[in-house]
Order: sequence, then structure tokens, then C-alpha cells
Amino acid sequence: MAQFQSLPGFREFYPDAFARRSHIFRGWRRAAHAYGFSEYDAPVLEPLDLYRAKSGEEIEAQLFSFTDKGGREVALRPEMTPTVCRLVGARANALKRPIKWCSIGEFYRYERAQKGRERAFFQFNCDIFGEPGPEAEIELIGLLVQALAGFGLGPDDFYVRLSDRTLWLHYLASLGLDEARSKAVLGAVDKFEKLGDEAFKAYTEAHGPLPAEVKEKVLAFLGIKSLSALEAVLGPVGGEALAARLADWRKLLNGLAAMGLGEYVEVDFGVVRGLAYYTGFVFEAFDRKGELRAIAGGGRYDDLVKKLGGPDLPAVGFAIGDVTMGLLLDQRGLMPSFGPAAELYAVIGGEAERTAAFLDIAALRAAGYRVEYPLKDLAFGKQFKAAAESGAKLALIYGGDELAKGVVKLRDLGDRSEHEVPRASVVEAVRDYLSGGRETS
RNA sequence: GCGGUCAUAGCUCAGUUGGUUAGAGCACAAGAUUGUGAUUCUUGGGGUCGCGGGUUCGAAUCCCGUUGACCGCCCCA
Repeated sequence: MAQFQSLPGFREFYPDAFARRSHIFRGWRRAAHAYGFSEYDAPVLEPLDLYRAKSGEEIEAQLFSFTDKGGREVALRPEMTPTVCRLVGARANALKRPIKWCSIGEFYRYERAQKGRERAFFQFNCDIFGEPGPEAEIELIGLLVQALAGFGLGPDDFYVRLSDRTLWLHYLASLGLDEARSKAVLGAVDKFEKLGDEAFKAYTEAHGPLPAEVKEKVLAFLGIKSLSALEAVLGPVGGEALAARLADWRKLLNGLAAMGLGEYVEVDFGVVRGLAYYTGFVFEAFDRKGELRAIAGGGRYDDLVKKLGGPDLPAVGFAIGDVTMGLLLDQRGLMPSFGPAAELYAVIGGEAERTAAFLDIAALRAAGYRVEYPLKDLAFGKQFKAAAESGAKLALIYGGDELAKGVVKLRDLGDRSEHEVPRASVVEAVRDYLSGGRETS
């Protein structure tokens, strides 16, 4: 039996699985193209320090990292963000604005595989650099929705939860919490949905119990589900920065509504997205039934390009993972089945006919048709069966009778009609017969 | 890193209180069928029963270890 297996959490793509993967990639690229994003790629192996600089030492436990033969500490990329920051940062002054970039790549994380999580997976990363205002978020969240909706997923299937770390920090400061306490509260907020009151345990251990009236206000803020509720809570707090932030919120939500995406977006301050590097709006896409882990996540990270050695460049981005999205498409019956996809199948009588058929097969292939034929002599019955199973629309029959007359018999594998055409014009005859609705891929 | 469940053909599984050469369906291949696709029938290839050790006259079956998968926890950039 199999003496060697693939490593845990790594996937093998047999042709049917590869077809599913290609289907997902095509949908992503179609959306990115419509939104005017340019595709790029970059190395899979990076200096370990790139991730240490972004996420700290503790990230190492979850990386595929090693020392290469030149003594360099390297890691397989666990995400695209630091890499794209480096790329953009290095040429920031020469790049035409707005910088709208996307990529599809494989990423590697040394974690325990679970449902919706593997050790190797693909992500669709989209980022906009150089735009500090919510216009960038409108464009980006619009693309996020399109990248999912393009597969046939609707507002009943998924939604985007929208939150704001800036506003959280403003509000917590207005409640009298310092930076360390604010971060600890955000940590509790992040876990509150799952753990309830337990979520505040870590805060209590670090800073003592949160005063009851503060906690009450935190939980009330957590429950805000609309812009009007947000304005009602924050209006009395006052301040110029807060007013400007609320204006950003109005612009963002109005913009998304104007794009017709209102049904997909919900205000939800329970989302804070880890504690990594996000500085403003943050958002996550989930399935409506709440059965799967996050489909996509993103947000604004205005400090990161500079932190990684580039210029001061605002940025906002998101990533969609292929694993959870594939599960969702399966659940909703939106993953097509991919059969063989020949267009033409040559039925060949014997060795003499084979040589004659090859000339036409080569000509048809040169003309761009996908042509199959049996690699070894088979009874006609078998060949017609194989032709039907190949997915071809048309069989080309090369028998002794036809060749003697200088013709090829075309058999429509759908309605089973047959007619003969001169061999000299077989490419034209096939083109006429198949004309209309021929897909390219 | 921690816990639970599981591991027999490419896939889904059966396999009795431990007993001869481990089975079925699907899939794949050949034939019935040397010029027409269905159905059916026949036949075939494919297994060190995840791996290693132990108990036993005898282990797919019982015991120990190990690896892997799935589910959950931690984490989730």
C-alpha cells in the first residue's frame, strides 16, 4: 500500500479536485478584473524576520520555518500581507494611484488541521494602498461581496460583518480606559460571542475586575447593529475626531448601499480581528447559517507598510480562503460537477483509417478544437460509448466506407443524426456545425 | 500543545465467541458484440486488514505502542 503519504494538512488535487479549485480561482479573477485590480505574485519562501517584524516572536510556532543551507532563517509564507507591503513599499513612489492589487497564492501554517482549516491552503488577497478614506473600503468590500456573489451566493448565504477598531478605542478611551486596558477589553469582545462572560476572565486577571458600569457600556456598544444606534451612543461623547469618524461611517454605509450591497453588510462591533495590526475598519464574511468558520477577513492597516521599512502608506485589504468557501459552495449546491470536456471524438475503424484520421485530428486541434480518439483499436460499439462519455458533441467517423468516398461522417452525439462531409473541408464543416455558444476556457 | 472517535480494495462498507486461501456494491479493465451509444450477463486486475510489537497452536478480530484522519479546545495573521 501507500508507503508514503502526503504531509498532514496538505492536499493533493486529483483532476476533479483541481477542476473545483480552478472554478474558484476563475470566479475570484473575474471579480478582481471587474473591479480593476492588477494581479501579482511573489516568493513562497521568505525571510523569517519578515513575519517576526509584523507579528512578533510567538508567530514562529505556527510557521513552517527552517534554516537554509546558507544559514538563513526562512519561512514558507503564512499570509500575503507583509510580502505585498514590501513590494508596494519598495516602489510606492513610482506606482500609479490608486494601487489596487490582488493575488491568488498558496499559504502554509503549522497548525492542527480542522474542518475548514488545512496546513496548506489558497487565499485570494486584495489590497488598496494609498487611500486613507472610506472610499477604499467601499471599493474593497464591494469586491469582497462580488467575489463571493459571483459564484451564485446571495445575501441569504453570506454576509459581511463590519466593525471599527478606531471607534472602539475612541469609545473605550472616553470610558477612561488606558491603552493596555482597552486592548484587553477588545480581547474580551473578540471572544464574547463564543464565551459570554467568561471572555472577561483574562482582563480581570491582568487588570482587576472591569467596573460594572463600564462593562455594561462595553456590552451595550457590542450590541450596536446600526448606524443610528451608533450615533445615538457616541453623540453625547462628542469631540471632533469622533464626529469625523462617524462621517466616515456614513460615507461607507451609504456607498455600499448605493452599490446595492446593503443586504450583505451588517454593523457588528463584535468583530475586532485578532489583535494584530489593524487600525480602522475591520470586517469578516460569514455564512448566514453560522456553521462554518470565517470565509474572509480584512481591514485597514495604515501603519504596516512603514513598520516593514517602507514609506508611510495607508492600506486596506482582505483575504478569502479557498477551503471554507469551497465548503460553502458545496453546502449550497453551487459547486458544478466537472466532467470530461472533449468537443470532438474521432471513431476510427482500424490502423489504415487511423493514419488518415490523424491528419484531420491534427488540423482540428490546430484550429483550437479539443479532440479525443481511442489510443488503441477498439470495436465501434466501444468507441461510440467512449465518445458519448467523453462529453463530445460530435463524433467524426473514420471507417473504410467513408475513406473510400473521401468523406467523414459526422454524428451528432445528442440527437444521433449523421451526415457526411468531404474530408477536405472537415474543419469548416465542424465549425459550421458547432457555431454559436462555443465556450473558451 | 491538549482531549474524544476512528483506521479492511481507488470509493462506501461487511467480516460471527479469535479458526482454512479476507468479501460485497460502486469504479476500472476485457469479453458476449469486426459499423453505432441503453440494459443485461460473464470474466479479470486490484489487499503484507495503517505501521511496529505482544498474547495465542492460530490475530483483520484481544493487549500495548506509534502514525494518520475526523471532531472539539488553544490559536486563527
